[in-house]
Amino acid sequence: MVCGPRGADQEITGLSPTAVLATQPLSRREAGKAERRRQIIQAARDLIRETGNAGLSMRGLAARAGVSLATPYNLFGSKRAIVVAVLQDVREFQERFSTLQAVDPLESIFAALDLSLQFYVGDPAFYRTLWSAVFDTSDGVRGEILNPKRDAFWRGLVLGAVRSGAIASEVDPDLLLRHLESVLRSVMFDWVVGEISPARLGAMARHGYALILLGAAADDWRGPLRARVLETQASLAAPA
Amino acid sequence: MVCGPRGADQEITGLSPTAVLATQPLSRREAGKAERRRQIIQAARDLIRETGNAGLSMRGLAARAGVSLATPYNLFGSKRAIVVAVLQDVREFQERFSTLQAVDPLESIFAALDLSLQFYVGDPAFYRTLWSAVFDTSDGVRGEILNPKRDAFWRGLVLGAVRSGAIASEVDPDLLLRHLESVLRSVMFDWVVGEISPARLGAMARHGYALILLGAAADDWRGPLRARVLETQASLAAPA
DNA sequence: TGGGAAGCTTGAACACGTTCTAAACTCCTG
DNA sequence: CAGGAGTTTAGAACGTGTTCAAGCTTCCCA
Repeated sequence: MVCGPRGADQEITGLSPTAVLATQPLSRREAGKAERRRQIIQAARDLIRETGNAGLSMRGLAARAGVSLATPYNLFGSKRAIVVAVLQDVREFQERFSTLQAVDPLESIFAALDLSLQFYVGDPAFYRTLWSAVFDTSDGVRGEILNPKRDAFWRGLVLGAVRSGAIASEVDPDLLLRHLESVLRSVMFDWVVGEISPARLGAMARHGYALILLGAAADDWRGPLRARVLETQASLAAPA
Repeated sequence: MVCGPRGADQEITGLSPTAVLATQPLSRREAGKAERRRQIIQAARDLIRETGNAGLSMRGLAARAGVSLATPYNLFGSKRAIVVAVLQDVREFQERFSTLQAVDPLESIFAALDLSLQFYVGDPAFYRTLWSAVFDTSDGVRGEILNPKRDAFWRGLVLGAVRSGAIASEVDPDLLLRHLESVLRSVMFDWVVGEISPARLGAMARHGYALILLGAAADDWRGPLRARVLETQASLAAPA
């Protein structure tokens, strides 16, 4: 059996600290706990930024956060849970994404993809560590790995494409979304293990998105998608 | 820097022991080494089969293989490299796959997919451990994770589909293959972390394959593929 | 056929994630 | 304010993957 934190607060495990703070009265004891949680996440983020995953030891983290070694285990349960908490706490996406507006519903999917990838490769040391945690299979800390708001955003994009008639109505949008995500995951995995350059990463992801969307597209929209497949294919052909 | 084994035999690292044995003269020292390598892989396979990854400790493995703790590190470099070696050593695929022959080139791709999945879910304790190693990002042991023969087999299937005209000639077969593999990887990942039942696993993979192939298909072949997409979609609709 | 040199094995050791115990501390309740 | 419940703390300890210095075995060349 995989165990969560040992305290009495399992129900809020994994929520970002601000979300906890937002939920009202919060006895003084709980407030102290939330504060410690915040310190730990903060220290973890700093350590990852400075040294990557290699420099993130539980002893060092505890020292940096000003708590004892056992405390992070009481509050989060495991090292991985802490990294996941850091991942969930990244909410800059929301702001960036809110500014993107495209007339073409398919265009906005590709724009969001580009934005995401720019985000990740723009801070490699940081996001390599975070994505490594995503691919970690060692324990059962999985629920809500990716920001729920972020998921909702993507789902909105796909549903928009369906509504606009770009995607055939017979295709299940959630399955389509899932396959798109699997392309992203796959590409990010290659990036994490260093098997793909940032340049190819973008082209590869776009190619996969275009191919899957082409499979799901309504007839009228197949032309531009096919063009996009060929275009990304060409950009991938140059460097062997 | 990630280091491989420290000995002078980096060039044969990762090759299966039988492949090493096949390369002739083999001084007495090399023979002993190959023998030890074989014993270690054998012991690892047995331990994984008996207890899963949890029971596979380096000390236990060394004891079982009748060598000292440091020896596996000298011969393989890391624990992960040993699991990868076990993975490469599984060559039953070849035999099973050689028996599959379908007239329809797309049909044979789906048949191969089913065969693969049956293989994995048929021995969950074993293959969950092995696939976990595939998703492990902790070190740089990556080259040729999957059996090269297996890759060649899949590539042959895709190229066959292209030659037969089922796949549009403008689509790059290698990119197509890669996206198909990313669907498989993604689905296997969900299986490893326990987020998908064996039943849904197959349907999900087929759906992804069908969608991608539909995107890449020549016009004449889009009908049956679209039917397959809808069919797998229906089978996924039942259990929420 | 010896002797030097390489390479391998070995047991000890390190750093890590994680858990445990007991003591100290902090907060809530009456 | 007193008591008691709930948490953090320090410290030690366990098992893990991995590495190191030292000794032993095997090879190769004179």
